[in-house]
Amino acid sequence: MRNSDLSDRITHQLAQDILSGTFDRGQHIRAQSIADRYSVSRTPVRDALIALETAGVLEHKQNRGYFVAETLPKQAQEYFQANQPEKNMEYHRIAEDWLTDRLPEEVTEQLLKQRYGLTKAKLNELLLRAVREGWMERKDGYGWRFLPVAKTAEAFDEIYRFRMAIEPTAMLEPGFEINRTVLDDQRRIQEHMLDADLKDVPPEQLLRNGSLFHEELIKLSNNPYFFTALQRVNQMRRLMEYRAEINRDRLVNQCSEHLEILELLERGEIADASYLMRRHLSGALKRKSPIAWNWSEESERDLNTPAG
Amino acid sequence: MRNSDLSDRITHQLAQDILSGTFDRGQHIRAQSIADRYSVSRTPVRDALIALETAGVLEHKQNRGYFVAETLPKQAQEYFQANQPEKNMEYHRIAEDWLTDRLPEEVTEQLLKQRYGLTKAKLNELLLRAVREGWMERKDGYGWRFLPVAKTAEAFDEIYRFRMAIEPTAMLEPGFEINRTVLDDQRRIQEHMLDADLKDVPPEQLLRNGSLFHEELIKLSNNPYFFTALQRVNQMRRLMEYRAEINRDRLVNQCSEHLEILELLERGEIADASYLMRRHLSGALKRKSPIAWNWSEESERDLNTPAG
DNA sequence: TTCTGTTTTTATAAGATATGAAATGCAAAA
DNA sequence: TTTTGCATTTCATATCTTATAAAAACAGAA
Repeated sequence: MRNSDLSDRITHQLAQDILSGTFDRGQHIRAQSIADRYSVSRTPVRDALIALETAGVLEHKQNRGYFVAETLPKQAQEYFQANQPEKNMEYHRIAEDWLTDRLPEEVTEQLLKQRYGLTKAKLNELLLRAVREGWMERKDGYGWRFLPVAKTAEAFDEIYRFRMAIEPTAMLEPGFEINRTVLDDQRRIQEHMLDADLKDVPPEQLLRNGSLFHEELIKLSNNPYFFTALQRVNQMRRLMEYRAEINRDRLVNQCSEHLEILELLERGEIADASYLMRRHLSGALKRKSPIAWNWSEESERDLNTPAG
Repeated sequence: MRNSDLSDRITHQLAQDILSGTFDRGQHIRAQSIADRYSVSRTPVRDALIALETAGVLEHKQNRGYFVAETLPKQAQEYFQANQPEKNMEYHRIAEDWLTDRLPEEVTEQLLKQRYGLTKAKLNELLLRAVREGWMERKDGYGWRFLPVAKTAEAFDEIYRFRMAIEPTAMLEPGFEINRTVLDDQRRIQEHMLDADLKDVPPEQLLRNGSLFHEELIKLSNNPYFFTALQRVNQMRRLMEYRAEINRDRLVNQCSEHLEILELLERGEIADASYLMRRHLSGALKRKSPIAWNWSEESERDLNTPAG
């Protein structure tokens, strides 16, 4: 059995899917169906299946394939939660180094390769992502340039004002269509966050759920340009929030607002939902966001009224 | 003297700058200042200077450098207009092949390299751009996926509705600031288009001027997220319009509307300008765009009322 | 000093080969 | 039939070398 990045990722994703009950106990897991699900070939899926058998999540029957174990091992849940394959560690390290001015504005590929111990291909992948997410660009000659975005507290406001322009409007798109499944999923997630002891949920998860909520809703507009625009600024935002601390009280408030929006949508009151979305975003803009900055004294003071 | 892609591009750009009167006759062109202007080193600039001396645009004095020629050669203007170094021919070919279904939805790098005769590095650069412009993505395993955007007439509408959400709003941003220079430049360009015999202006230029107008205006908002979002959809739109024909009558109408918007801005009536911008875009959405599609019978019928 | 002209150094591109990983084809089992 | 398990093919990365382009350093002219 091999153990590539890809099969590792599939292992974990599949584990999550199984442990969260997407498949029934004892159900036959067909290799091809999993391959289709993640749009890869059966080869890395196979490796993942073997890994999951070793972990006791699956059972193997010769020439019949893999089946969900009747009794899932107790520790599996935590194991797969904790050991998420941190893809692109270096990506975040570079982003952070740039945000904290530990990298000059212009760098050569050479420098990055050496400093972060990257191969050509890894570096390419990383630069590709940074370009896509809008904070790096190729210079005309040699070298790359970091773009001066998302470094300041001001950028945070700019992103929120941009979101105020697109998110409520997206709901009024002619193609907007309410999808019960999506709404139900999101309600479940938001309610879970309110119920659970927030201390137990890792902060990345909390942030991811927040972005997910907004992205899933904007998708309902069926206008992909709204969706990709939001995705883009969210990725940018996440670069900043990577270092941020979360104010749990405000998060609770945020979740309840999300639930209110969902409720309106479920009742088909789209215009009201759009309006509430605008208010929701404007609230976050007015320093009520659950995120506290900690990379510079100034911006922290700037963004936070004393905790209350 | 060498002749790289980069020095060619600088040669042409510098030629344009000189011929359009950015520099005075006889003015000393300092190598470093040009290098700074294009943020490259003096090496490719030097090659460009030599090329421009050969072309008769510059004059060289030993140990003193290059100077704008007192009499610019007559044919230079046309020469540099016509011989724009078409960067990334292959990029447009691939885009076009995808838009016309001559490429499958998923491709390997191998396929692209062979079919378009690309080296690894060229391909990388190209994919980087396609990812940035939002119409390709890397698959998890091997291969790349074309995204189903901008292929249909519907996509055109979606882009316009997205622009209606951001462009008028951007004008109402707190950071919005009127910049006379920008407004004057744009007015000159738009008036020039109205004055000139439109048959003489290459269609790419016309389209570029249109995008430029909107992008320069949205920049005034001083919120980079609005600007990059517009840039992104414009790039997407250009992929489509690359194959389109232009309706000159509608273009005239479009230019006058642009001028009206500029006028309002010059008078500081921003709210009115914002409103007019919304109407302007909504007009384009209602099949009054100066662009006619010609890649499929259906979409052409769909988008065009009979020419009148 | 400032800027040019030239040299030196460094950075990326290109091409070849070896290796490893993913996709695909196919026989055999269910 | 469908699906597995394995074999084969294809694709892409890693690494090295050479070539070439760009950046940086520097001497000397203005």
